Amino acid sequence: MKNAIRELRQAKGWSQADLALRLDVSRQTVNALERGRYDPSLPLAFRLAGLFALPIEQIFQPERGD
Amino acid sequence: MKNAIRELRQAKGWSQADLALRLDVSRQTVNALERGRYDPSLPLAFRLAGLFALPIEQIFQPERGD
DNA sequence: CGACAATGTCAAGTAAGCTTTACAATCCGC
DNA sequence: GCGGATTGTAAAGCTTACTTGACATTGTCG
Repeated sequence: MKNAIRELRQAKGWSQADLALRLDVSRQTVNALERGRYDPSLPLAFRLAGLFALPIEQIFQPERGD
Repeated sequence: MKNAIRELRQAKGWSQADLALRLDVSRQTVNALERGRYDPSLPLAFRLAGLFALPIEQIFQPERGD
């Protein structure tokens, strides 16, 4: 699962810690998501979508075979 | 997190086992999702959206406070 | 009623998502 | 080059998302 979190975050001029605060997760979680270490839970995906005012499908793209 | 899985599944005339097969998860997982015992992973949410040809936001609705 | 499909549920196990703490590496402005 | 902010990473631990296997309950239809 690919995602555009880093790009969206940087477009807002936020640090990972800033984003973490707004999402109510740890900074390490934001870092792990951006680096693709794992996928967010569905509720967290919704929070991201809400924050960036984008549909989930526009932030996350299932990789082929998924 | 509320979801419309049961309604969508029944509209297709599928049993929980049928849907489980198509999603590549166990029947118990489909049952648990329909009964709201937990939320699906993001990849599984994408598979559901693909199957029913609907955006994720139309299948899942974050409850107030989420 | 009896059989069989569909659904609900429990227990025990594994894997994934997330936390805290802590420290190393990088980047930048002074 | 130093200091502070940002990012990367690791370990240990907890919770949630799944699994298989088994069994109880609830249809429904001859």
